[in-house]
Amino acid sequence: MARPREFDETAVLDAAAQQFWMYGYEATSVRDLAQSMGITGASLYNAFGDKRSLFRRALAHYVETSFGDRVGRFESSLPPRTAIEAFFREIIERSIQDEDRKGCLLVNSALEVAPHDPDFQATIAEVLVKVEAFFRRCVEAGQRTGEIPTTQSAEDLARLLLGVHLGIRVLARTRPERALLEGLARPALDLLKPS
Amino acid sequence: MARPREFDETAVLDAAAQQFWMYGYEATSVRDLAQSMGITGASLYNAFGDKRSLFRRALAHYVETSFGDRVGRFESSLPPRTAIEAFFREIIERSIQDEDRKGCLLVNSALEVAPHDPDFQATIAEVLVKVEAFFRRCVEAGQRTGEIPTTQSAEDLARLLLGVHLGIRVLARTRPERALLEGLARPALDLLKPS
DNA sequence: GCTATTCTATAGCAATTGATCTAAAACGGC
DNA sequence: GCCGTTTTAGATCAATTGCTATAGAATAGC
Repeated sequence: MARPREFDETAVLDAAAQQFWMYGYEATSVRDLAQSMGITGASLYNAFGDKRSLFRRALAHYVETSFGDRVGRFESSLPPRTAIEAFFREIIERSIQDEDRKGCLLVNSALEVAPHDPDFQATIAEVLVKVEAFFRRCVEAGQRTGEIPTTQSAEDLARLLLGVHLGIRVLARTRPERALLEGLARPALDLLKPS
Repeated sequence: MARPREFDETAVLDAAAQQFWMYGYEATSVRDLAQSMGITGASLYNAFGDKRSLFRRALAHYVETSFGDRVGRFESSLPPRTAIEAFFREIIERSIQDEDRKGCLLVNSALEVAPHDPDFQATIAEVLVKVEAFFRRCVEAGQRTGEIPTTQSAEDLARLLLGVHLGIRVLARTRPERALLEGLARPALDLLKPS
């Protein structure tokens, strides 16, 4: 029918997410985006509508390839408690190696975008519920097999792990010190071990 | 010598902090600031230099009246573990009652401003160290009197509490639900009780 | 009352913002 | 090869950004 698009949508979404991730929503200009995506402003607006819509797409893309992928890799192939430990180990490792201190786009957005935008608020809250649900499934499975104690409810333990996870993401942007992040996670992870 | 200033510096800093707190650094314009502070743009620049310097002052003012005040009230008058519990109770209570979901200006700034600005990075990291130190003093005091178990080191427990605190601040901006925030803190606080 | 100094107010600066318009280029179906 | 559609590219829009210049108002010291 007509001229086909010249760019790969996944690739340009990746580039857009990278920009938003690095500088935040407000501080990223449409020109920055277009340049890093390798397309012109007109093409950007043509393909994605406006800056907000592009951000929505980029965030969804990020969540899928970041959190979704991680859960997929760990939950199916590791014992529950090990999956949780692997989850935290990977996040801490990446946080320390990330020289740009970008943190996590989802967490960054939860603070910068969500509070002012009911639409993003719902979207981001949904993902955080999914993170919590992942922890909860692991804890419940571990409690059933007996490798995680039942002293605390699975509900509260999942909430704690969610909170510790968010805390790590915040600290990683200002104090990405291995001893700090690992020391932070240690007491929480020890809570999952049989006494 | 000359004409004296017509505004109260503390009052206008309060107003400025409120704006930055509500909308973040980037999304707050100098005009917004001037209007909410009740002064003109020229006066603002005359008195505070530029937007960045004003933000620095407003943030320092916020930390002093917010975190500093809280620590002062609790640490001197309460037993160590009770002080920690009171600290979390107050933060959770304020988070739930805050209809604007402003969260904490320091934490917001740790994600929005610190990563791109070495100067703020150092300042904010310093405050986070002070929060950690407050928790650590409490834990160590509690461990000496025996009201807090020594199963985990005071160092790690303080780190955990710092992380849980930051996690609450993040969650409060997107999911300010009492059951979630209290459930998050519960296992961490229980870790401080003698078994 | 005068002067020197510092405040305030208005207007305006250049630069950047998100977004659009026009026109040329590229493709698929016939 | 041609037509209709959709992509591109570059220029440009009005609005807003952080900031400043200029002028007038108010005060303390003499």
